[in-house]
Amino acid sequence: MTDDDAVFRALADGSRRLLLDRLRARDGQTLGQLCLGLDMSRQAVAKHLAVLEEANLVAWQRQGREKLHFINPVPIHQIARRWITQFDLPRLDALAALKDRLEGPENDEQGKDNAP
Amino acid sequence: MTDDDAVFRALADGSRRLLLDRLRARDGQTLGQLCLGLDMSRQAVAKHLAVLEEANLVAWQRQGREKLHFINPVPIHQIARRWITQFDLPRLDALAALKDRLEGPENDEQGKDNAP
DNA sequence: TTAATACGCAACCAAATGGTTGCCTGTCAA
DNA sequence: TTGACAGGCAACCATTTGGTTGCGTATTAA
Repeated sequence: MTDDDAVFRALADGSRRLLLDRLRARDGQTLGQLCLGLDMSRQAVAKHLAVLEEANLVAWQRQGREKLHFINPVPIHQIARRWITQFDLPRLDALAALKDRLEGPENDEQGKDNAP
Repeated sequence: MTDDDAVFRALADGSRRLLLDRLRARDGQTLGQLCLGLDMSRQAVAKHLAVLEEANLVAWQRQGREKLHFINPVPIHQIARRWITQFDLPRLDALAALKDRLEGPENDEQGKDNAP
C-alpha cells in the first residue's frame, strides 16, 4: 500500500538483509557471485533480488550475459529518517552523541529491556 | 534468528506499524481502544500485538480486567542506529543537517529514484 | 558451430501469515 | 449474584512466502 511497505517487507527477511550486506560490501555483483556461499538455489536468490528490486533497494544493469546488481541506499535512508523523526524526535540529540562516538575510538553498548 | 529479525518481521506489516503509530500518539491503550477504528477483529489486533510484544516493541501491564499497552522505542532505536551506521556511515553528517531542519521551520523533500 | 556459462520462466510444494469464528475465563458494577 | 465487559484460547481457512526442480534462452568462448 504505502511506498514504504515494499521496503519494510523486503527488509523483513534475513536472507535479503544478507544480500544487501553483501552488496554493501561489494557493489555491482552478479547473481552467481551473490549465490556463492549462500546455501540456497540460484532461483531462490533471484527471487529475493526481485523483491529487493521491487522495493527499489537494488537496481541492476545488463552487461552481456551478466546482470550486475547495485544497492540503492535511498529507501532505507528515507525510512530511517522517517522513523527516527517520528519515533525518536525527543532523542534525536542522541544521534549527535552517536556521531561523536563513531568519530571517536570505540563503540560502547547501552541499555536494552524495560518490560514492566 | 537474529534478535533484529523479530523486529524487522514485526515492522513488515502495515497494520502493526499502524498500531505502533497509535500507541505513539497515545501510550497505554487497551486492546479495545486499539481496535476502535481498525476494521479488523479484536483477535486479529491481539495477534498483531502479540507479534509486537515478541519483538519487544510493545510491553503491557494488567490493570484489573484491562491490559494497557505501552510502546518500547528501544528496538527501533537500535535498528535505526545500526542500519544508519552500517549503510550510511559516509552520509552520517546528513543527520546533522536533518536535525537542523527539524529544529528549523519546514521539511523539504529530496530525490527518490535512480534506477539505471 | 558447438558447448559451456549466466540467467529467466513456470510449475509445484510446505510452511508461515493474516484473518476469521466460537467459546471460555476473569473482573467489575448493578 | 448476575450480567455485562475485557480479554484469552483454539480451531480453522485462504493466501502469501520461501523454497525447490525442470527446462528454455541468450551470450560468450573453444
